[in-house]
Amino acid sequence: MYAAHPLPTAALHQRINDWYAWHGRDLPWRARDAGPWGVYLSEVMAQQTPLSRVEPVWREWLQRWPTPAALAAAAPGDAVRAWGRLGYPRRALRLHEAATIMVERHGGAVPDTSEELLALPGVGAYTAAAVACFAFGLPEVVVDTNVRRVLARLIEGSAQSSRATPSRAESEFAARAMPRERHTATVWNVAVMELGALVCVARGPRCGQCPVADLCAWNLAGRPAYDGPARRGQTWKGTDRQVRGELLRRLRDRHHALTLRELRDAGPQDVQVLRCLDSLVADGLVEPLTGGRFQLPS
DNA sequence: GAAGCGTGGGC
DNA sequence: TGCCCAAGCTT
Repeated sequence: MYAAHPLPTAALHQRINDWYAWHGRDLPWRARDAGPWGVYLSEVMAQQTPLSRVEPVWREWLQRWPTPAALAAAAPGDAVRAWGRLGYPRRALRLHEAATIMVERHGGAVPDTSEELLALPGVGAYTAAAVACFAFGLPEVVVDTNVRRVLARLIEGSAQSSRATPSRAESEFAARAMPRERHTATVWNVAVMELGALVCVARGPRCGQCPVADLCAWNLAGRPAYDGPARRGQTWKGTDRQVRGELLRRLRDRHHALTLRELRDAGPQDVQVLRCLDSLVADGLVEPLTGGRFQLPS
């Protein structure tokens, strides 16, 4: 994949970066005063979560816990509760763990290299690169779902939007596709993401507004439909996922420990509710108390 | 590499 | 209405 395709030229870099200068959103974590901690929080919250839902929670967290030390001093259950309905609540727990590590090993600061960032819980290749780039101005290779889709269409001419982890070929191509100059490269990272988020969207791309539509291999090929293997949709109704969500919702909404009797209606079958409760305890999202009661971790 | 992990909006 | 999708990570 990508091997036979030409790299973006400096002119193409310029067009996308210029488009971003005009059309990029003023997201709060893009403000100069957001700081590395603000950027870090935003990147974790945005994992698999629409930004419109992230923004209010991000403001709340930053006001309540303006530094890693402030979050580390809180109970993990407070983080889980303040996470609200963002989804994947293990992220809240990992943010709390990461804040603790920042205090213990990094002087209370967000580490400023992708290697150290990658070592934090809940931080993978994307988040490490994004924080290094957006918080510290390092020209890391940022590859998220938007970047993958834009490059696949623009360069390769394919409609593929696989949900798997980026392949080695994709990451290597993304690296070669970046501008060489450092500042241009850091803008490019956010600009391509933004293009994917606003124009080159998964369904119903707005090619009429795209600054590089005339160069886009996919557009020039007539925007062929995806023809790869079918992607497996996530099942939801009746899954452990749903029941875990219902259990946590109950524990978030009530500010005291709950009994099994109060939790059993989280799912249709007691055996499933118990299994999910066990898995939540194993994940550290729920704390069992004596007397068969449960609460968010203290 | 695949599967599991939340939640809700849009088409 | 149901399905797809959203700044992924971990096991």
